[in-house]
Amino acid sequence: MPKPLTIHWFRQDLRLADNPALSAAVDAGAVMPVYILDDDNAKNWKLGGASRWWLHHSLIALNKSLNGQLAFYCGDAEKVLSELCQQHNITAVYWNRCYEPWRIARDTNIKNTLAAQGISVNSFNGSLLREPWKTNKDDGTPYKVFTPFYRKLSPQLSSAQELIPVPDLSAVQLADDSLPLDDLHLQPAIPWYKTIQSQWSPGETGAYQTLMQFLHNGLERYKTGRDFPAEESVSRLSPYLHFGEISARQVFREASLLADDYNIEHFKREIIWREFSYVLLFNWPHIPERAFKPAYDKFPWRRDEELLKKWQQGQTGFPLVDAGMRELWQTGYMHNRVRMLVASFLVKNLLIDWRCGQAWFWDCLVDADLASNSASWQWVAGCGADASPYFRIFNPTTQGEKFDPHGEYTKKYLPELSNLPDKYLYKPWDAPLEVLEQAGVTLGENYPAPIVDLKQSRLQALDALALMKDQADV
DNA sequence: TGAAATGTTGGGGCG
DNA sequence: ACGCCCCAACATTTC
Repeated sequence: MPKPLTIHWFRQDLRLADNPALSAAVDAGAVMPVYILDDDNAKNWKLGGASRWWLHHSLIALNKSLNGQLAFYCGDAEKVLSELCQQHNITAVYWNRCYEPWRIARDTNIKNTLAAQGISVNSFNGSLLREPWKTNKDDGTPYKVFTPFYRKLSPQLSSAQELIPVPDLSAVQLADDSLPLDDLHLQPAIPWYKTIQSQWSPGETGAYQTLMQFLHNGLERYKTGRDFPAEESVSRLSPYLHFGEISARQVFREASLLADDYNIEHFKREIIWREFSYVLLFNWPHIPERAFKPAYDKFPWRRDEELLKKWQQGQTGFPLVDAGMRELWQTGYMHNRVRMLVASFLVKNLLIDWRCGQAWFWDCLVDADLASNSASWQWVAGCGADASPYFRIFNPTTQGEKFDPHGEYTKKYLPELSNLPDKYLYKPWDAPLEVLEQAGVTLGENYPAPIVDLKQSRLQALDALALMKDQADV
């Protein structure tokens, strides 16, 4: 008797190794692997431009490792799957769980619909170290503060889990009505991604290479080095993790195999921040849209398209902010230290709604992830769970002098400042005219004059935020 | 995973 | 020798 035909629905698990749903599907029968671009259900959170570019190449890589047997579809996933099942006499569908609110809602519906058709639906955890509903406090409520969450979870994860090997893919089948990948229109018409392209290799192979490169180079001084954007001490695994080209379990296990030290400990801590973000999104599914602390939703954010645009384009006149924003635009990525700075600047110095920043990141980041992006923006803005206090305002000058003292990072993205001496790099407005002249910098011409006064905007933010807090308390 | 304001200490110049 | 001032360096507090 021939094995029954099953579907593995690839979503944010674009890999073959350590893929529990795929392996289970292979065990159960001959597998048809499918990918569905479901913009219909994503509403406000359709994939951004940079993510689409990444996905396009990730799907090419995955299809290649499946010998071209991956089928592509567009549209409402429920409709696509339902039709596929009927056409091909599918008996079972497999997937790894996603946690975005719209996906949870959609997948619940799909499960019910398929079950009503007599099809078994099997979902797995392919993405997180722990399911978010299994990490609650002893009193049954979810953690809202990272440190206790970390203390609870970390010891439970210390014994490295066994990984699932790549399954036998000899019985994989291509669905006959697959669209060509190009029909998903993931590649933009205007090739703005040229510079992004040179930086990354999407796909499972690239993911593992990135991990190994990091474990054997960057990790040895991770804890301190991770704060210096010019250093290559961060993992750059975020886009691979987001698309599931590598699993958090794989990352955690490989790190655990190394001799334990404070660098590895700290790296694992960051992986657990990712888990924490998912806990927040799972339990407070409104965090992409509204503040965790409701008082912030009444804050009179400034609506100023002009200022927002200058921030987006890296034309604020604050070199480290501008370098970060241009890194984002050119590479689809930004170093974490600089993300905190540009976010603090947008929210606290420009007093622009954190959701504007969140949306820009969503569109520009190759690692755009609903949980991490929302939780992190709310953290910086001060309106999140376990958030940064409202009075913590980064100073772009001080941050530059501390974390990129010789401008190796900053000047890479701001070549027009390449001849400015260290002393004035982060405050060109204070530089004597002859220094500027000698460096070939004319403020307001080839580099912007600062768009706000740091001191005054800081005080204004402190006032306004303190007032909001008062009114919330009353 | 902040920065500025304020407080404290101690060395050196100077009358 | 001493008090005084200045200020850097560091610590603490406040936003």
